[in-house]
Amino acid sequence: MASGTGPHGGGNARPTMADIAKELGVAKITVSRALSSHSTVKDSTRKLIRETAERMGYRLNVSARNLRQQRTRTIAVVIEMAPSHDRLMSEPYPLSLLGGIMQKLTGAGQNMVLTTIDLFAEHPPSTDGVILLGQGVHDDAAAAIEAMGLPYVVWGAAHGPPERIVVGSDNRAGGRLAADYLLGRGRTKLLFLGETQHGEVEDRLAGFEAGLTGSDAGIVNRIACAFTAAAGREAVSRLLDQGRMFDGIFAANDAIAMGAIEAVEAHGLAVPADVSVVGFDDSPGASIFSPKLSSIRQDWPVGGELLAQKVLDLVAGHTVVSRVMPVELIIRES
Amino acid sequence: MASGTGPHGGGNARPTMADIAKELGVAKITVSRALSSHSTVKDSTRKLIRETAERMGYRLNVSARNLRQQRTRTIAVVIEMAPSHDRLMSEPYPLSLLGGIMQKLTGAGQNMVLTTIDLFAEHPPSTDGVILLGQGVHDDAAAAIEAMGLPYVVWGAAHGPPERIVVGSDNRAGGRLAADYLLGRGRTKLLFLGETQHGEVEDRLAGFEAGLTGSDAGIVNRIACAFTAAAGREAVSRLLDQGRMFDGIFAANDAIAMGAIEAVEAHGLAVPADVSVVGFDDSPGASIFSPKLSSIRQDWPVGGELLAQKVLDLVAGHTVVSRVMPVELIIRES
DNA sequence: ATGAAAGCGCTAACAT
DNA sequence: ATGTTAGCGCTTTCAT
Repeated sequence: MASGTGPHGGGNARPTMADIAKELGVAKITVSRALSSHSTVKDSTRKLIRETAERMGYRLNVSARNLRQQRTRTIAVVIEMAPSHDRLMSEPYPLSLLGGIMQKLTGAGQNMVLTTIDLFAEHPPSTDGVILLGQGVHDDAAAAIEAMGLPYVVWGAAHGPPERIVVGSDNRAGGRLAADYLLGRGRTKLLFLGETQHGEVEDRLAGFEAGLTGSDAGIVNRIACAFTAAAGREAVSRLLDQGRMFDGIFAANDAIAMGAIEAVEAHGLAVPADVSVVGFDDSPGASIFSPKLSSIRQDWPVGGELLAQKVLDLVAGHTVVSRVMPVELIIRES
Repeated sequence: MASGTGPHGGGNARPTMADIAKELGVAKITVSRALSSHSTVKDSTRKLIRETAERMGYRLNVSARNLRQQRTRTIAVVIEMAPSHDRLMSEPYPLSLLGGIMQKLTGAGQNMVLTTIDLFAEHPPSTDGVILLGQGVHDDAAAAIEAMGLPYVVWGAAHGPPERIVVGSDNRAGGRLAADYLLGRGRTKLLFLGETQHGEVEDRLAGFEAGLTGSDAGIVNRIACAFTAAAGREAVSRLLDQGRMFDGIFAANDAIAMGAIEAVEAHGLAVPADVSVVGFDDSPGASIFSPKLSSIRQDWPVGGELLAQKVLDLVAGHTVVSRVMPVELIIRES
């Protein structure tokens, strides 16, 4: 290992701007200016300095610059816990949300540090702002971030203090669309599957209920249920074992919906013949599941871009407002 | 906006250790020691300093500490491009690989900055080491990282210089397992779908070919094909339109396999009755696709943990070796 | 167009 | 158990 210029560092200490300056007999500030193409530096000196820096293997010390400039060009993305394999596609927030954030940040020359709420509190990275994905039960996470005094924005439901900047989908409208879908199929005994401690799910249920008022349909059961296929399967299985009947299901996400469908079929019922099911997110699996899943689509990439844009605006000192994004009913077979 | 303690900072400049020290009439090094629970500080002073820091709203300036300590407790994870929505589950590398990395880094108190190769080169973040996901065509990415002189490890195939630390699955063995699977079903006219410019795919094909030698089966077509369902669908569709026949497919990942199956069925053939198909990755969609997809499983989370552990070991100056991880054939319906 | 001085906020090293 | 000094590497400010 570490033979010559292996995968490790060079071995010798890195040269600094002072080293380059000494080598060339100029002031280190001139080196700084030449390398950052900042001020008026004679073309010939700039060229000379750049070549010398290259030859000596110079690398900018980012920590030093960050300290001097009092900014880091870095935004923290805080998730509530590490994504794990058994949560299908890492629900509730998929990679495409991260992708949207990343695309916008990258385009603005900003780095993105991905961290959990615990790590962020314990070993805070150096960042100019924070994007928080999900506000946690009882607002814990948002409160913790708020306490750090950094500009921040949140993905989720707008249940917090009004000055908090939130980007999220119109979950109430999504719930209403789900109600329309099931009502349109003549379903009357409905099941809601989802954890309403989760603000977004709470809104979905509220919209769902609102969409049912005035109809002859009603919710026969509300089951708290994690964002996984296993949880959906188990919840529905238990109900059917107890002889409870229903003919429509609104699941808080697609994974739950898939699990629910499996349980329904395992009990000898058919989807959509006996039970109609609508999920949420229109995740990649929805269109390849059998039956193809009807779902409420959220536009994750755009949501991510909005989050990134807004936190950058906050960092720049601009005025920023919250944003509710439209959702869309995708009708398939279920 | 910015009214009182809104989502923005406090307003006034942040207090520093010097401010706390002045307030209490102690030296700032004592404040430093008290807050980092480092050296021997009297319990009463520690308590006093902590309370004062809390009261004054003190936050550690991480850039300053990073500069002073010459380390950042941060590892960069470099991906070749931003994840996008049309690449199903963001192939070729899924979130669960990131999850494994994150879990290990988080546990070690390290932050993780996620970046693309371009951004990393243009605005290097301050990091102690690098995890590179994929080596890029012609090793471009690995070479760029190498030039930065930071400790780094790579996910992928071990096709680079021998001193490079690589963690990856045993793609050759995976290819052999795929051959076994198709041979065991009596298939003889085989199709390979995948981009062999990609080192891992190259190994999968090599193993596949090795597994076929001595049998009466052979590869009738090798189609270069991106890691998407659309690419798989199009490739197979074109072949069938041309009247080319085959009875077995090995696809470089599951998305390709699903697209291929859709094309096969669209042409009036059945899977697995007429054509057997085996994919790679055992991605979450494989088990919900219809027919359920047989696939070669990689253990992404463990791979991620290994990558993180190895880069941390490198940073710590320890000796580190490459690692090839076993793969497993998951037999389902296809 | 270039330079000199100063200092960002923190902690290692060496006192006391 | 606490303090003094110095300096990490860079860029801002004010000369020249």
